[in-house]
Amino acid sequence: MRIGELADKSGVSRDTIRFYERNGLISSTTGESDTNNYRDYPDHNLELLGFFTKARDAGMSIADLRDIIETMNGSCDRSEAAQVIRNKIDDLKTRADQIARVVTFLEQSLENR
Amino acid sequence: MRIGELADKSGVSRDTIRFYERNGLISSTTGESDTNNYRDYPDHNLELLGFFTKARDAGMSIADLRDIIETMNGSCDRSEAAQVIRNKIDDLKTRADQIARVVTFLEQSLENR
DNA sequence: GTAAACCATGAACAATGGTCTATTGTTTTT
DNA sequence: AAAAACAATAGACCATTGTTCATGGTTTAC
Repeated sequence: MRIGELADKSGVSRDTIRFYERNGLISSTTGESDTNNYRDYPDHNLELLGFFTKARDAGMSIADLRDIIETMNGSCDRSEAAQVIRNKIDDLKTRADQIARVVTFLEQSLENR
Repeated sequence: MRIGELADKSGVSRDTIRFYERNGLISSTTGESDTNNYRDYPDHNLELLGFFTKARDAGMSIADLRDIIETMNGSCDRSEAAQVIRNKIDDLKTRADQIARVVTFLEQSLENR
């Protein structure tokens, strides 16, 4: 799949896809053509971009995502990779708790007005 | 209270406090001295800064906070102000849901490895 | 009364996460 | 074969959220 198709299907712009690739979140194979150097993306990148979008919405940084991707790919030591992910999960849960506290605070401010 | 004391007590740096003030999140009264123009902060700013810190941690933007503060202060129409806050609450809940989904996804990726 | 600590302002700088533009080359469509 | 659509790269640009710096004035402590 070329970048335009991936962009259309994923809802992530070409520029952003290239930006993600520069930052190590996804990788393309060099297409089989000799006359161009168009990127070629295997299908699973679609799923990956979907995850990135959700994760970015949840407040994860590019660096967080790169950590996850790198440990999943490299995965020399899979228990170490699992730990990286568990840490990210903990961060997310902490953030969710924080949100809950702020929601409570705002709800109280509505009641006490 | 002068800015240094507020910074110490709140854990928010002087520079950040001035930045927040420039951006309409807090306001100081001009001190009573004739010889200086030091800012003076009523005590409630301490609570306010605590809220901002939590809210920023929860992923709210400066603009979000400014919306809240402005509608709370201006509050010409209090039902309108309440609506602004309810919208922010909804945004936060949406974000919390998003986090929960990403956590689930990551937890599954740990199980299926 | 002098040094140290504090405060003010404005501007520059920095990191993050993109987005846009210019230029050039390749496909695809007509 | 010409036009339209797509792709690549490099670099400029943008908003957001601060932080740092330079300069200069004010307070406080010794």
